[in-house]
Amino acid sequence: MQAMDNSRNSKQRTAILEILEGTTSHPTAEWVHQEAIRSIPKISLGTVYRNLSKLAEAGVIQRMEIGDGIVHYDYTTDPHDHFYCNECGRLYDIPLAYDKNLDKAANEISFGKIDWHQLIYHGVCKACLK
Amino acid sequence: MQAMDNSRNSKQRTAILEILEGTTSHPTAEWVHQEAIRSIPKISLGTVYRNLSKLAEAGVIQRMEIGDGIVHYDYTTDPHDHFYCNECGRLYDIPLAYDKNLDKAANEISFGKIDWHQLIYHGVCKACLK
DNA sequence: ATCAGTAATAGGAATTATTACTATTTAGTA
DNA sequence: TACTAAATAGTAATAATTCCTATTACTGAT
Repeated sequence: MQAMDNSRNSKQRTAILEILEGTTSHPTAEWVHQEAIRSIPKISLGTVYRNLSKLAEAGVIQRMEIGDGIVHYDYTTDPHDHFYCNECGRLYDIPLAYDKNLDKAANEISFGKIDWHQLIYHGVCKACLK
Repeated sequence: MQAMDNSRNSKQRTAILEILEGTTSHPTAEWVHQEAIRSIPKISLGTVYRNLSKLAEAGVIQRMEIGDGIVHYDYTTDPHDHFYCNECGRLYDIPLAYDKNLDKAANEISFGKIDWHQLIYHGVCKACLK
């Protein structure tokens, strides 16, 4: 687990980060809060929001809007693509390599300085197809 | 302008669609409402929200969340990629061809049925670089 | 043209996600 | 162990969006 510099490490922040680290789903603040309550019953929702924001700003986790109107968070070191099922609303990591060539190609048309891209596939997942 | 089937075409809905058609920006409901007021002073914000939702559901326009916490809409016939400037928050259409091969490749790993993808490049736009 | 039925609207209330505020607690340091 | 800034809990406030209801306006069949 990667901690933040220039800040204290409260047990709340540690717990939040561990929760994110321990799931492959892309949880919302609400979900993280529910999980966190199990180990720290009095942890407040505001604390969860504040920490998720700070951790995202520090680059330790990633903030993402996927289309359902709620902010999701993802614990990642590497960039990767996602698959959103518009039947059940689940968001999956997708085992496809992040393609740096896309960024390179996009930079060549000189619209500005492109750092990275976000690629979300949309469709219906296996579980929902049956 | 492409209208909706199976529904009436009120002057409000027509105006909203024309506004979207007449801009290359990717407006929010609030912005569309401000514009619409110029021709229909008493148009309500709720009407704008309702119509934008319906039009998006019907596939006439596209609903998009780009990362700023507000829903944006885009009048498009063709799918295309976007460029988000995280300095000024502007969202640009980017002159790169939509790559159907990405969908094809993604379908091959059989995670489900993938219909399309959303590709947003992130960086700093030309205007903000200076 | 008139009428009935239904879709859409205006206006405002309600909901949901998120942020801000404040008194109190706590982690890190000397 | 005591100090101090950072973090927290709890709650109030805000912002975006949806819901509700009475009214209006199409539509199409008589």
